[in-house]
Amino acid sequence: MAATLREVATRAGVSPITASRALNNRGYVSRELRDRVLTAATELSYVPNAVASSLRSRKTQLLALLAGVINPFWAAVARGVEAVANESGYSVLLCNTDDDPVREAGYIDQLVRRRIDGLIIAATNGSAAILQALNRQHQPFVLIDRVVDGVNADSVRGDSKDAAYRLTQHLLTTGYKRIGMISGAHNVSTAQERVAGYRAAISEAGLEVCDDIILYGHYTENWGYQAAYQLMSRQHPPDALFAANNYLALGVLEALHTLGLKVPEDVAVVCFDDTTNLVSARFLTTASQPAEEMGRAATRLLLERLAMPDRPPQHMILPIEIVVRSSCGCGSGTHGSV
Amino acid sequence: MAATLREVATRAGVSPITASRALNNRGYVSRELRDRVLTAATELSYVPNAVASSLRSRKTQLLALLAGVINPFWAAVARGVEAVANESGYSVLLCNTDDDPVREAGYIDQLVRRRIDGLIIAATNGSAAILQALNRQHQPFVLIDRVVDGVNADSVRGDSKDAAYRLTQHLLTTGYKRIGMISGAHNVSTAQERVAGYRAAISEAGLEVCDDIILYGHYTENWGYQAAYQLMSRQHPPDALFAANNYLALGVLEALHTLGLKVPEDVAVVCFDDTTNLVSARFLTTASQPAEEMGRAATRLLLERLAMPDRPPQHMILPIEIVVRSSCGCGSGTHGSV
DNA sequence: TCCTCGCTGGAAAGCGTTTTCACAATTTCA
DNA sequence: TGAAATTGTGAAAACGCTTTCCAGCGAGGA
Repeated sequence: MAATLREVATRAGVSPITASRALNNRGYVSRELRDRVLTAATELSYVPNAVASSLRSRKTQLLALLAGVINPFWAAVARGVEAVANESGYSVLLCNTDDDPVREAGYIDQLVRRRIDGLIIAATNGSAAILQALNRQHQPFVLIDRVVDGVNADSVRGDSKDAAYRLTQHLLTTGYKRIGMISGAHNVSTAQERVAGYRAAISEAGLEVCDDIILYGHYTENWGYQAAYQLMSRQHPPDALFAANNYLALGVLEALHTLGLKVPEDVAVVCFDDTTNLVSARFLTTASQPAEEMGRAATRLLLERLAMPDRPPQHMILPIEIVVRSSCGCGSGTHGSV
Repeated sequence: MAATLREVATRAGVSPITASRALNNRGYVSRELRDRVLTAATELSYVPNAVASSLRSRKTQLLALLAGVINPFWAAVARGVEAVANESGYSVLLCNTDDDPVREAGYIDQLVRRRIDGLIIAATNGSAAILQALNRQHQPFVLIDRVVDGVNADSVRGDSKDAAYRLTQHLLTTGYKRIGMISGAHNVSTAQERVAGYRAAISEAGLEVCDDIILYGHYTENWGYQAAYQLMSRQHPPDALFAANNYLALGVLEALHTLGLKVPEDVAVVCFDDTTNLVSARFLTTASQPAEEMGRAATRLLLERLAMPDRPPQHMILPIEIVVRSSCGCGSGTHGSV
């Protein structure tokens, strides 16, 4: 049971090094010896010991994605990460941080002890210190979706500001004048950028930005519900709502349902992130982020970083597509795409 | 950078073994030496190398959960697994198999190479051979949610048959007579058990089981849509639908919406798995599985297996709660619980 | 007094690979 | 034709930790 490389080598009548080279298809091994080794390995049902290999080679061939993984958006990101990683012989650990800095720190500690080759992190606010420590330890990592102030690292994210700008512009063009903004936390970069795009579009249209209909909270369904309920219960409610994330949008829809308001007749709704796998939200006009491509890009960046530790940090900003459906009440059909 | 245990020991003026004992809180070390070691470790910002540790101790302190992780049910299971594992000093790898046997086999191979201590597997149909191979290699694993024919291993699952029986009984008691059953794949044990419970309830009520309104497919939204659409388009459509899984239920609801049918006025709907985090499905009467507890139980079983490799396999069957809401049209309120 | 026994510590030997380093034999190139 | 590059193999060491074995010491019991 559990044959070792040495045993395989002995059986094949070669040295362990030759056996290693044959099995890993690396270095020079004659066809004959290679075959002998492979046969011996099969006969002994040899399973290479990745732990020993990692110890000696100082490489674990292991990457990790730290994010709030249980969410359609992150699921797609994870798919992209795995695809690229597997192509290059890496495995991926999925770590669900629930956007909790404590969980995040715990995972990072674990992973560093295990000598993981690289990390892809959707950083929670306030984890700057941990990330800086990673930099000091020369532990390669890539930021995804969100950037963190004071942390110098490769990053991949969607062009939130531009997409928010265009989404808002679309609402304004369609005729809405008072657009409520339901955003995430102040100190999450995507929340800031989406509000910035929203503001830019309104200002540019010659309208005034009402700060009191911009609500910051968290990217949760619950906050979406509360914020929408509150906004729509005011004396002068908005005629449109901008949910800065898909889960917020679900909460918004539920609040509107509770209040007996119809979309888009009573109020228009647009949001960020794709919602096609959320049945109740399929009619939403949305800024659809290229989630899988973000995962792919981040992984490529990480692999490049492993190969070139001293390269200056790269920052990728991917374009976001606006998908117009019926929730914005514009005339362009229920399933068009701009 | 990257201080080793040996360096810590030298700085503390002790042998590496003593340093190891001090850091791991194991064996006899005097208070004084322990403090010296801990101080030295801090000063050198020592990070233990788990790879080296694993190689020598032949333990990785690593478990994995293989399942279609991207789903509220499995997310809850994963939470339970992580909780118990972390308590005992284990980390957990989440592996999303998409219920694809090929992906599953790939992951298992990877994990065994990495000398993972134990696996928790939601086996896809037809992976019996792989699991038997694991048994031959003495690789500990636990089956979760589903059992597999011909595989002898610890297992944890919900009492699907009983819950399906009670759910069906509830519909019959409420007055429905013709209940369409939309199930998963034939060779998935949960699908079989849920149909069995459904049959039992109908027979016991003195009614005849109509095989032509029992539809097998897959646990996907898409199949739920197709099956419901087909059933409700017949000349004598059912007056109630039983979706054997939460994703099926989403598809069912969408099909009914497309057909312009209202729940429960036109047709009642019940389903398996909790749906509270799926906005459009919160009113469904459902058999709510104790997902997190399943994860906890499976992990406990796995840890016990690691400690007692020769213990005969244990099989746990957890009770499932029926949560009555409004989709079954019974009088007991919209949010009651039985 | 002798002998166990609980405590404290170290020396040496690996765990199973891969990384040097070394050495031939063969081929390629100017 | 000689030198350099390419191809093919192995010996020995090393990766960083823990296991195993052993030894000293004081206390308590026979």
